[in-house]
Amino acid sequence: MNNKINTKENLIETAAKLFETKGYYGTGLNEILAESGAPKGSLYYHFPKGKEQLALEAIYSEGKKIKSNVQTHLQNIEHPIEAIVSIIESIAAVIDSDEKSEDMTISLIALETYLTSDILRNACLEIYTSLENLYSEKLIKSGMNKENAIKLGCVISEMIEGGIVYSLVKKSGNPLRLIAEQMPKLLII
Amino acid sequence: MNNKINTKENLIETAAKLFETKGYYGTGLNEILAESGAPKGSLYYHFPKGKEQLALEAIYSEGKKIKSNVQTHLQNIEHPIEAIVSIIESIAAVIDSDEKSEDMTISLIALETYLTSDILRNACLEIYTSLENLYSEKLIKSGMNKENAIKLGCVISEMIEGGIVYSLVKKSGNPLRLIAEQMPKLLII
DNA sequence: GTCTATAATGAGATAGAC
DNA sequence: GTCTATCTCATTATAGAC
Repeated sequence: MNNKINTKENLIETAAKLFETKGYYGTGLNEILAESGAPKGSLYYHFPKGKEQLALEAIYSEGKKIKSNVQTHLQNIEHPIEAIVSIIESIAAVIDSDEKSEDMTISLIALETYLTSDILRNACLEIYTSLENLYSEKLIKSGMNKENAIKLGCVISEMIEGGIVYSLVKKSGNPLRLIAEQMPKLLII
Repeated sequence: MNNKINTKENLIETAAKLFETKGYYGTGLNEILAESGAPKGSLYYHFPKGKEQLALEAIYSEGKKIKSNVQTHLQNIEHPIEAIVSIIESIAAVIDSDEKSEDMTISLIALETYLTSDILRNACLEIYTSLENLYSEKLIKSGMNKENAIKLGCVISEMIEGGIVYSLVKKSGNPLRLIAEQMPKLLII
Protein backbone atom coordinates (compact mmCIF):
# COMPACT_ATOMS: atom_id res chain seq x y z
CA MET A 1 0.00 0.00 0.00
CA ASN A 2 0.94 3.62 0.20
CA ASN A 3 2.18 3.17 3.73
CA LYS A 4 4.66 5.64 5.14
CA ILE A 5 4.77 7.58 1.90
CA ASN A 6 3.11 10.42 3.63
CA THR A 7 3.10 10.85 7.37
CA LYS A 8 0.33 13.40 7.31
CA GLU A 9 -2.03 11.25 5.26
CA ASN A 10 -1.15 8.33 7.45
CA LEU A 11 -2.12 10.25 10.58
CA ILE A 12 -5.37 11.42 9.04
CA GLU A 13 -6.34 7.92 7.95
CA THR A 14 -5.63 6.41 11.34
CA ALA A 15 -7.36 9.22 13.18
CA ALA A 16 -10.39 8.88 10.93
CA LYS A 17 -10.68 5.19 11.65
CA LEU A 18 -10.31 5.62 15.41
CA PHE A 19 -12.56 8.66 15.71
CA GLU A 20 -15.23 6.90 13.70
CA THR A 21 -15.25 3.77 15.82
CA LYS A 22 -14.14 4.91 19.29
CA GLY A 23 -15.17 8.54 19.14
CA TYR A 24 -13.45 11.89 19.35
CA TYR A 25 -13.28 12.00 23.13
CA GLY A 26 -12.72 8.28 23.39
CA THR A 27 -9.57 8.40 21.29
CA GLY A 28 -6.30 9.82 22.57
CA LEU A 29 -3.61 11.37 20.45
CA ASN A 30 -1.15 8.83 21.82
CA GLU A 31 -3.32 6.06 20.50
CA ILE A 32 -3.40 7.61 17.05
CA LEU A 33 0.35 8.06 17.04
CA ALA A 34 0.93 4.50 18.20
CA GLU A 35 -1.46 2.85 15.76
CA SER A 36 -0.38 4.92 12.80
CA GLY A 37 3.26 4.27 13.46
CA ALA A 38 3.83 7.90 12.58
CA PRO A 39 6.89 9.60 14.04
CA LYS A 40 6.02 10.82 17.49
CA GLY A 41 7.29 14.30 16.95
CA SER A 42 5.32 14.88 13.80
CA LEU A 43 1.79 15.42 15.03
CA TYR A 44 2.00 19.03 16.06
CA TYR A 45 4.18 19.79 13.10
CA HIS A 46 1.47 18.70 10.67
CA PHE A 47 -1.44 19.83 12.83
CA PRO A 48 -0.36 22.92 14.76
CA LYS A 49 -3.86 23.46 16.11
CA GLY A 50 -3.90 20.03 17.64
CA LYS A 51 -6.62 17.46 18.00
CA GLU A 52 -9.46 19.50 16.56
CA GLN A 53 -7.55 20.24 13.37
CA LEU A 54 -6.65 16.58 12.98
CA ALA A 55 -10.29 15.64 13.54
CA LEU A 56 -11.43 18.14 10.95
CA GLU A 57 -9.25 16.58 8.30
CA ALA A 58 -10.21 13.11 9.48
CA ILE A 59 -13.89 13.93 9.08
CA TYR A 60 -13.37 15.16 5.54
CA SER A 61 -11.37 12.07 4.73
CA GLU A 62 -14.08 9.82 6.11
CA GLY A 63 -16.74 11.80 4.31
CA LYS A 64 -14.96 11.35 1.01
CA LYS A 65 -14.91 7.57 1.40
CA ILE A 66 -18.54 7.38 2.47
CA LYS A 67 -19.67 9.60 -0.38
CA SER A 68 -17.56 7.68 -2.85
CA ASN A 69 -19.18 4.38 -1.86
CA VAL A 70 -22.66 5.84 -2.26
CA GLN A 71 -21.75 7.45 -5.56
CA THR A 72 -20.38 4.25 -7.01
CA HIS A 73 -23.60 2.36 -6.38
CA LEU A 74 -25.78 5.17 -7.66
CA GLN A 75 -23.78 5.36 -10.86
CA ASN A 76 -23.56 1.65 -11.51
CA ILE A 77 -27.18 0.74 -10.88
CA GLU A 78 -29.75 2.54 -12.92
CA HIS A 79 -32.91 2.00 -10.94
CA PRO A 80 -32.78 4.26 -7.84
CA ILE A 81 -34.46 1.80 -5.49
CA GLU A 82 -32.14 -1.01 -6.50
CA ALA A 83 -29.15 1.28 -6.16
CA ILE A 84 -30.13 2.43 -2.68
CA VAL A 85 -30.91 -1.10 -1.57
CA SER A 86 -27.50 -2.21 -2.74
CA ILE A 87 -25.83 0.62 -0.80
CA ILE A 88 -27.63 -0.46 2.33
CA GLU A 89 -26.78 -4.11 1.74
CA SER A 90 -23.12 -3.24 1.31
CA ILE A 91 -23.11 -1.55 4.73
CA ALA A 92 -25.07 -4.37 6.34
CA ALA A 93 -22.57 -6.86 4.96
CA VAL A 94 -19.67 -5.03 6.57
CA ILE A 95 -21.42 -5.04 9.93
CA ASP A 96 -22.14 -8.76 9.64
CA SER A 97 -18.54 -9.49 8.79
CA ASP A 98 -15.83 -9.52 11.41
CA GLU A 99 -14.08 -6.50 9.97
CA LYS A 100 -14.04 -3.29 11.94
CA SER A 101 -16.97 -1.30 10.69
CA GLU A 102 -15.30 1.59 8.93
CA ASP A 103 -16.22 4.09 6.29
CA MET A 104 -19.87 3.93 7.10
CA THR A 105 -20.86 6.77 9.34
CA ILE A 106 -19.70 9.93 11.03
CA SER A 107 -22.65 9.99 13.39
CA LEU A 108 -20.62 9.25 16.48
CA ILE A 109 -18.30 12.18 16.03
CA ALA A 110 -21.23 14.31 14.89
CA LEU A 111 -23.16 13.62 18.08
CA GLU A 112 -20.09 14.10 20.23
CA THR A 113 -19.20 17.48 18.83
CA TYR A 114 -22.40 19.19 17.73
CA LEU A 115 -22.51 21.00 21.06
CA THR A 116 -18.82 21.52 21.68
CA SER A 117 -17.21 22.40 18.36
CA ASP A 118 -18.88 24.36 15.60
CA ILE A 119 -15.94 23.62 13.34
CA LEU A 120 -16.45 19.87 13.57
CA ARG A 121 -20.22 20.16 13.60
CA ASN A 122 -20.12 22.07 10.34
CA ALA A 123 -17.83 19.53 8.77
CA CYS A 124 -20.30 16.78 9.63
CA LEU A 125 -23.19 18.85 8.43
CA GLU A 126 -21.47 19.34 5.10
CA ILE A 127 -21.07 15.61 4.65
CA TYR A 128 -24.66 14.90 5.57
CA THR A 129 -25.80 17.50 3.05
CA SER A 130 -23.63 16.02 0.32
CA LEU A 131 -25.13 12.60 0.91
CA GLU A 132 -28.64 13.97 0.73
CA ASN A 133 -27.78 15.65 -2.55
CA LEU A 134 -26.43 12.47 -4.06
CA TYR A 135 -29.73 10.73 -3.37
CA SER A 136 -31.83 13.68 -4.49
CA GLU A 137 -30.01 13.98 -7.78
CA LYS A 138 -30.45 10.30 -8.49
CA LEU A 139 -34.18 10.59 -7.86
CA ILE A 140 -34.47 13.65 -10.06
CA LYS A 141 -32.64 11.89 -12.85
CA SER A 142 -35.11 9.05 -12.51
CA GLY A 143 -38.01 11.37 -13.10
CA MET A 144 -39.11 12.40 -9.65
CA ASN A 145 -40.21 16.00 -9.22
CA LYS A 146 -37.61 18.18 -7.57
CA GLU A 147 -39.44 19.08 -4.41
CA ASN A 148 -40.15 15.48 -3.51
CA ALA A 149 -36.67 14.36 -4.46
CA ILE A 150 -35.05 16.87 -2.14
CA LYS A 151 -37.21 15.80 0.77
CA LEU A 152 -36.64 12.12 0.09
CA GLY A 153 -32.91 12.59 -0.31
CA CYS A 154 -32.84 13.79 3.27
CA VAL A 155 -35.17 11.06 4.50
CA ILE A 156 -33.10 8.32 2.87
CA SER A 157 -29.93 9.63 4.49
CA GLU A 158 -31.62 9.80 7.87
CA MET A 159 -33.01 6.29 7.56
CA ILE A 160 -29.67 4.82 6.65
CA GLU A 161 -28.02 6.66 9.52
CA GLY A 162 -30.59 5.37 11.98
CA GLY A 163 -30.23 1.91 10.50
CA ILE A 164 -26.48 2.00 11.00
CA VAL A 165 -26.87 2.95 14.64
CA TYR A 166 -29.28 0.10 15.29
CA SER A 167 -27.21 -2.38 13.33
CA LEU A 168 -24.02 -1.50 15.17
CA VAL A 169 -25.63 -1.77 18.58
CA LYS A 170 -27.35 -5.02 17.65
CA LYS A 171 -24.23 -6.35 15.96
CA SER A 172 -26.31 -7.38 12.97
CA GLY A 173 -26.96 -5.98 9.53
CA ASN A 174 -30.63 -6.92 9.74
CA PRO A 175 -31.98 -3.63 11.10
CA LEU A 176 -30.43 -2.01 8.04
CA ARG A 177 -32.01 -4.60 5.77
CA LEU A 178 -35.42 -3.76 7.19
CA ILE A 179 -34.79 -0.20 6.09
CA ALA A 180 -33.90 -1.38 2.61
CA GLU A 181 -37.10 -3.40 2.48
CA GLN A 182 -39.19 -0.27 2.98
CA MET A 183 -37.60 1.75 0.21
CA PRO A 184 -40.07 0.74 -2.53
CA LYS A 185 -42.97 2.12 -0.50
CA LEU A 186 -41.21 5.42 -0.07
CA LEU A 187 -39.80 6.03 -3.51
CA ILE A 188 -42.89 6.06 -5.67
CA ILE A 189 -42.08 8.18 -8.67
CA MET B 1 -38.73 19.92 42.84
CA ASN B 2 -37.45 16.77 44.48
CA ASN B 3 -33.98 18.24 44.74
CA LYS B 4 -31.58 16.88 47.31
CA ILE B 5 -34.12 14.42 48.56
CA ASN B 6 -32.00 11.65 47.26
CA THR B 7 -28.33 12.05 46.46
CA LYS B 8 -28.19 8.90 44.41
CA GLU B 9 -31.16 9.81 42.24
CA ASN B 10 -29.70 13.27 41.88
CA LEU B 11 -26.41 11.87 40.60
CA ILE B 12 -28.15 9.54 38.17
CA GLU B 13 -30.31 12.32 36.75
CA THR B 14 -27.40 14.67 36.27
CA ALA B 15 -25.21 11.97 34.79
CA ALA B 16 -27.98 10.96 32.41
CA LYS B 17 -28.36 14.50 31.17
CA LEU B 18 -24.63 15.00 30.66
CA PHE B 19 -23.93 11.61 29.13
CA GLU B 20 -26.80 12.09 26.73
CA THR B 21 -25.68 15.47 25.49
CA LYS B 22 -21.90 15.47 25.93
CA GLY B 23 -21.23 11.77 25.79
CA TYR B 24 -19.79 9.15 28.09
CA TYR B 25 -16.16 9.91 27.35
CA GLY B 26 -16.85 13.62 27.00
CA THR B 27 -18.21 13.91 30.52
CA GLY B 28 -16.03 13.73 33.61
CA LEU B 29 -17.08 12.54 37.01
CA ASN B 30 -16.03 15.87 38.45
CA GLU B 31 -18.42 17.60 36.11
CA ILE B 32 -21.26 15.38 37.22
CA LEU B 33 -20.43 15.98 40.86
CA ALA B 34 -20.22 19.73 40.35
CA GLU B 35 -23.40 20.09 38.33
CA SER B 36 -25.43 17.82 40.54
CA GLY B 37 -24.33 19.58 43.67
CA ALA B 38 -24.02 16.15 45.23
CA PRO B 39 -21.59 15.69 48.08
CA LYS B 40 -18.17 15.00 46.66
CA GLY B 41 -17.54 11.97 48.77
CA SER B 42 -20.75 10.25 47.83
CA LEU B 43 -20.10 9.06 44.31
CA TYR B 44 -18.10 5.94 45.04
CA TYR B 45 -20.31 5.18 47.98
CA HIS B 46 -23.38 4.94 45.79
CA PHE B 47 -21.58 3.55 42.75
CA PRO B 48 -18.74 1.35 43.98
CA LYS B 49 -17.95 0.21 40.47
CA GLY B 50 -17.43 3.75 39.31
CA LYS B 51 -18.28 5.49 36.09
CA GLU B 52 -19.61 2.51 34.21
CA GLN B 53 -22.07 1.64 36.94
CA LEU B 54 -23.26 5.22 37.10
CA ALA B 55 -23.66 5.22 33.32
CA LEU B 56 -25.63 2.00 33.43
CA GLU B 57 -28.15 3.49 35.80
CA ALA B 58 -28.17 6.73 33.85
CA ILE B 59 -29.00 4.87 30.65
CA TYR B 60 -31.89 3.08 32.29
CA SER B 61 -33.14 6.35 33.71
CA GLU B 62 -32.96 8.00 30.30
CA GLY B 63 -34.60 5.04 28.68
CA LYS B 64 -37.52 5.22 31.09
CA LYS B 65 -38.16 8.85 30.20
CA ILE B 66 -37.88 8.28 26.47
CA LYS B 67 -40.17 5.27 26.59
CA SER B 68 -42.63 7.11 28.77
CA ASN B 69 -42.90 9.96 26.29
CA VAL B 70 -43.52 7.55 23.42
CA GLN B 71 -46.03 5.57 25.44
CA THR B 72 -48.02 8.64 26.39
CA HIS B 73 -48.53 9.66 22.79
CA LEU B 74 -49.37 6.13 21.66
CA GLN B 75 -51.97 5.81 24.38
CA ASN B 76 -53.57 9.22 23.95
CA ILE B 77 -53.89 9.21 20.17
CA GLU B 78 -55.81 6.37 18.64
CA HIS B 79 -54.65 6.45 15.05
CA PRO B 80 -51.10 5.06 14.89
CA ILE B 81 -49.85 7.41 12.20
CA GLU B 82 -51.15 10.45 14.01
CA ALA B 83 -49.65 9.20 17.26
CA ILE B 84 -46.23 8.63 15.73
CA VAL B 85 -46.29 11.95 13.95
CA SER B 86 -47.07 13.67 17.21
CA ILE B 87 -44.16 11.89 18.92
CA ILE B 88 -41.83 13.10 16.22
CA GLU B 89 -43.23 16.61 16.37
CA SER B 90 -42.72 16.71 20.12
CA ILE B 91 -39.04 15.88 19.64
CA ALA B 92 -38.65 18.34 16.79
CA ALA B 93 -40.17 21.06 18.94
CA VAL B 94 -37.61 20.49 21.69
CA ILE B 95 -34.76 20.75 19.20
CA ASP B 96 -36.19 23.98 17.79
CA SER B 97 -36.53 25.46 21.24
CA ASP B 98 -33.59 26.82 23.15
CA GLU B 99 -33.77 24.14 25.80
CA LYS B 100 -31.06 21.57 26.05
CA SER B 101 -32.24 18.62 24.03
CA GLU B 102 -32.78 15.99 26.68
CA ASP B 103 -34.75 12.82 27.02
CA MET B 104 -34.71 12.16 23.30
CA THR B 105 -31.99 9.70 22.44
CA ILE B 106 -29.31 7.43 23.82
CA SER B 107 -27.61 7.10 20.45
CA LEU B 108 -24.52 9.04 21.44
CA ILE B 109 -23.72 6.82 24.39
CA ALA B 110 -24.76 3.78 22.37
CA LEU B 111 -22.29 4.57 19.60
CA GLU B 112 -19.56 5.46 22.08
CA THR B 113 -19.81 2.22 24.01
CA TYR B 114 -20.95 -0.51 21.63
CA LEU B 115 -17.33 -1.50 21.11
CA THR B 116 -15.94 -0.82 24.55
CA SER B 117 -18.53 -1.95 27.08
CA ASP B 118 -20.89 -4.85 26.61
CA ILE B 119 -22.70 -3.84 29.78
CA LEU B 120 -23.61 -0.42 28.42
CA ARG B 121 -24.20 -1.71 24.92
CA ASN B 122 -26.72 -4.20 26.24
CA ALA B 123 -28.48 -1.52 28.23
CA CYS B 124 -28.87 0.56 25.08
CA LEU B 125 -29.97 -2.44 23.11
CA GLU B 126 -32.66 -3.15 25.67
CA ILE B 127 -34.04 0.36 25.33
CA TYR B 128 -34.03 0.23 21.56
CA THR B 129 -35.89 -3.06 21.67
CA SER B 130 -38.48 -1.68 24.08
CA LEU B 131 -39.13 1.24 21.78
CA GLU B 132 -39.58 -1.06 18.80
CA ASN B 133 -42.05 -3.11 20.79
CA LEU B 134 -44.10 -0.08 21.74
CA TYR B 135 -44.52 0.79 18.07
CA SER B 136 -45.17 -2.79 17.02
CA GLU B 137 -47.85 -3.29 19.63
CA LYS B 138 -49.61 -0.14 18.58
CA LEU B 139 -49.63 -1.29 14.96
CA ILE B 140 -50.92 -4.72 15.89
CA LYS B 141 -53.70 -3.17 17.95
CA SER B 142 -54.60 -1.12 14.90
CA GLY B 143 -55.08 -4.21 12.81
CA MET B 144 -51.73 -4.74 11.14
CA ASN B 145 -50.53 -8.30 10.80
CA LYS B 146 -47.91 -9.27 13.33
CA GLU B 147 -45.01 -9.91 11.01
CA ASN B 148 -45.29 -6.55 9.33
CA ALA B 149 -45.84 -4.75 12.60
CA ILE B 150 -42.67 -6.15 14.11
CA LYS B 151 -40.61 -5.10 11.13
CA LEU B 152 -42.14 -1.65 11.00
CA GLY B 153 -41.70 -1.13 14.73
CA CYS B 154 -38.01 -1.47 14.18
CA VAL B 155 -38.01 0.71 11.08
CA ILE B 156 -39.92 3.48 12.82
CA SER B 157 -37.45 3.49 15.71
CA GLU B 158 -34.53 3.60 13.32
CA MET B 159 -36.03 6.44 11.30
CA ILE B 160 -36.68 8.54 14.38
CA GLU B 161 -33.16 7.87 15.62
CA GLY B 162 -31.67 8.94 12.30
CA GLY B 163 -33.95 11.96 12.25
CA ILE B 164 -32.77 13.01 15.69
CA VAL B 165 -29.13 12.79 14.62
CA TYR B 166 -29.75 14.95 11.57
CA SER B 167 -31.90 17.41 13.47
CA LEU B 168 -29.34 17.86 16.22
CA VAL B 169 -26.48 18.43 13.80
CA LYS B 170 -28.57 20.79 11.69
CA LYS B 171 -29.96 22.51 14.77
CA SER B 172 -33.45 22.25 13.32
CA GLY B 173 -36.43 20.03 13.86
CA ASN B 174 -37.16 19.94 10.14
CA PRO B 175 -35.23 16.79 9.23
CA LEU B 176 -37.38 15.01 11.81
CA ARG B 177 -40.52 16.52 10.32
CA LEU B 178 -39.59 15.10 6.92
CA ILE B 179 -39.53 11.71 8.57
CA ALA B 180 -42.98 12.29 10.02
CA GLU B 181 -44.24 13.28 6.59
CA GLN B 182 -43.31 9.88 5.17
CA MET B 183 -45.07 7.83 7.81
CA PRO B 184 -48.38 7.49 5.92
CA LYS B 185 -46.61 5.85 2.99
CA LEU B 186 -44.99 3.32 5.27
CA LEU B 187 -47.82 2.40 7.59
CA ILE B 188 -50.42 1.05 5.24
CA ILE B 189 -52.53 -1.36 7.24
C1' DG C 1 10.59 17.00 9.64
C1' DT C 2 11.36 14.52 13.46
C1' DC C 3 13.01 13.52 18.33
C1' DT C 4 12.94 13.63 23.39
C1' DA C 5 11.59 15.44 27.40
C1' DT C 6 8.41 17.55 29.97
C1' DA C 7 4.95 20.76 31.30
C1' DA C 8 0.25 21.29 32.86
C1' DT C 9 -3.94 19.69 33.49
C1' DG C 10 -7.58 16.60 34.34
C1' DA C 11 -9.13 12.09 34.53
C1' DG C 12 -10.87 7.90 37.41
C1' DA C 13 -10.21 5.84 41.62
C1' DT C 14 -8.86 4.87 46.70
C1' DA C 15 -8.02 5.42 51.82
C1' DG C 16 -9.09 6.81 56.08
C1' DA C 17 -11.14 10.35 59.13
C1' DC C 18 -15.50 11.87 60.70
C1' DG D 1 -23.20 8.93 54.18
C1' DT D 2 -20.07 12.24 53.44
C1' DC D 3 -15.38 14.74 53.37
C1' DT D 4 -10.65 15.53 52.34
C1' DA D 5 -6.55 14.28 50.66
C1' DT D 6 -4.10 11.85 47.60
C1' DC D 7 -2.57 8.36 44.16
C1' DT D 8 -1.89 7.00 39.64
C1' DC D 9 -2.43 7.48 35.18
C1' DA D 10 -3.48 9.51 30.68
C1' DT D 11 -4.46 13.41 28.45
C1' DT D 12 -3.24 17.59 25.30
C1' DA D 13 0.27 20.52 24.40
C1' DT D 14 4.96 22.83 24.30
C1' DA D 15 10.11 23.59 24.11
C1' DG D 16 14.30 22.95 22.33
C1' DA D 17 17.78 19.70 20.34
C1' DC D 18 18.95 17.47 16.06
